[in-house]
Amino acid sequence: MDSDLKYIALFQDCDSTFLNALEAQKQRQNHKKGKVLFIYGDTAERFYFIKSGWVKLFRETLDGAQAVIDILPAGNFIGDTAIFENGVYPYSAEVAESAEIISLPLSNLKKEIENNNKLALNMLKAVAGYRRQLDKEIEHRSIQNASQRIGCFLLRLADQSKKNNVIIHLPYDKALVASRLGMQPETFSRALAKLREKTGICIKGATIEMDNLDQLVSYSCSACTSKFPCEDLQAAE
Amino acid sequence: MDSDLKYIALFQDCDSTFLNALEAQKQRQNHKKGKVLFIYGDTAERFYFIKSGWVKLFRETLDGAQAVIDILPAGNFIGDTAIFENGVYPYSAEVAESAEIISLPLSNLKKEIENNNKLALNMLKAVAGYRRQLDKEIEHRSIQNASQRIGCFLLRLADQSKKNNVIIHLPYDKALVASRLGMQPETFSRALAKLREKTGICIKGATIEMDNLDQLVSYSCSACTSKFPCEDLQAAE
DNA sequence: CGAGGGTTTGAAGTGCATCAAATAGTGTGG
DNA sequence: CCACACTATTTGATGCACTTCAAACCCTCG
Repeated sequence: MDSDLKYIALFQDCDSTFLNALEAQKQRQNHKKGKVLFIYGDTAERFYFIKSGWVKLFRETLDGAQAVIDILPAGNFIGDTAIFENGVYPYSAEVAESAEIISLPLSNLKKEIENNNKLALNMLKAVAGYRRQLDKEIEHRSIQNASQRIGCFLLRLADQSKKNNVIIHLPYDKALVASRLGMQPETFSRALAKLREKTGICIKGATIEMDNLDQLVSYSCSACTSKFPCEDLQAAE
Repeated sequence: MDSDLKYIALFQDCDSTFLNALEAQKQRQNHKKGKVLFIYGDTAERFYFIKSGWVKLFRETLDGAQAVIDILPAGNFIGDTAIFENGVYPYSAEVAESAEIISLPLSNLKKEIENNNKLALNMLKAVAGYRRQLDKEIEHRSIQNASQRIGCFLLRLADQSKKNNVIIHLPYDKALVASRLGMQPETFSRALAKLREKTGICIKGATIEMDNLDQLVSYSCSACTSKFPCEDLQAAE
């Protein structure tokens, strides 16, 4: 089975009765860039799982300005929290980079979390993690400048196993990266050039070579409240 | 009983065994402005409930810059999500305006949510709401200017039952409001003056009279993705 | 009344946005 | 495989919003 629900972390502790019912209602689709999954304020019937690709979450003002909330990679759920929002999607979602999307009925999820405590806890853990990610985002936008935010973004793309000669590829358009980081495309372009001057990274189109991560870390992470491999908080001993 | 746990929304569906155990471990304290409840990264033994007053959540960089995450009023829990952060507080907390704080052991909560589905769901709902609040915050900071953010803040303070002659009192220092809104105190002062010019509000120290809410709404909410009484999302019919 | 913190005002600087135009990159049909 | 059209990205010039540093003012409270 190419997309078995039981391998998804959220459903780890669900029994087969639930999973089979869900499976029966599952839809799997390949979407190209630009495909709108749902619109802010729509009545939410289904929620989505990103199997591959990237999805942009955003909202728009009346005069067309767009606020990008996040751009999510594979492994994330979208629209699941509509359960707690009067059954209405709290943002719009659009495919940012060709994606394989699984859609599932919200009603099943809603019913199941009311009975399956393990599922509720898994979801609680996921939402708590997401909340933390967002409050970090607020922090970044208030104390890091444009170049530092880009550096931080690159560091998060680079899996921190290697220290040197890390090569990464921007996962989506530079203009989208810019909006993800809360800046204009022009600012992104200039700030990336500034980052190159400051840290010696090498930019070839969407490919970026980072010879010396330490330099990037000391430039970007100095204006941040957590130390470098910043993903997980460890208990102080 | 002056501070009965069973009247707190989160514990609505908890049985008395749990509540009594919790009650036995409860501590109630009156703290003055400036009192630090806990520090980012500390091992989390207890979580806190704000019975009255205001509490500032923040983190600091090595060079002393402070990122204010939020400033919470009565009715909120603090530090509860440390459960999902390896038992470590994900932010520091300091009393912003004299507060009555109840502290409770995290271990009890942790154990109980693993068995009590209703409690887990209540908590899930709260965290999901909080997440939504944060993503709105990101939106505000990216598309509203300083004056509009202040206007939005004032509107949220004013309970929207009345349309005219609303009088509010800033709940904490202007400098703190500024940091809550992601700006400098000087910018706050100037932006508030600009807001007065644009909307005809009347400012006397920390007291603000708003004769005509509509004017404030049309000034502030035009650069926002949700319509005015913006707290709750309603299902489209 | 005077000390000290909170708040406002002034002057100057900085970073990012904006508008406009040039350049690079990508896909298409001939 | 090349020329064209179209989009993505960069570069330039300028403006504005917010910050910064400094000083004045105000308010409260001993």
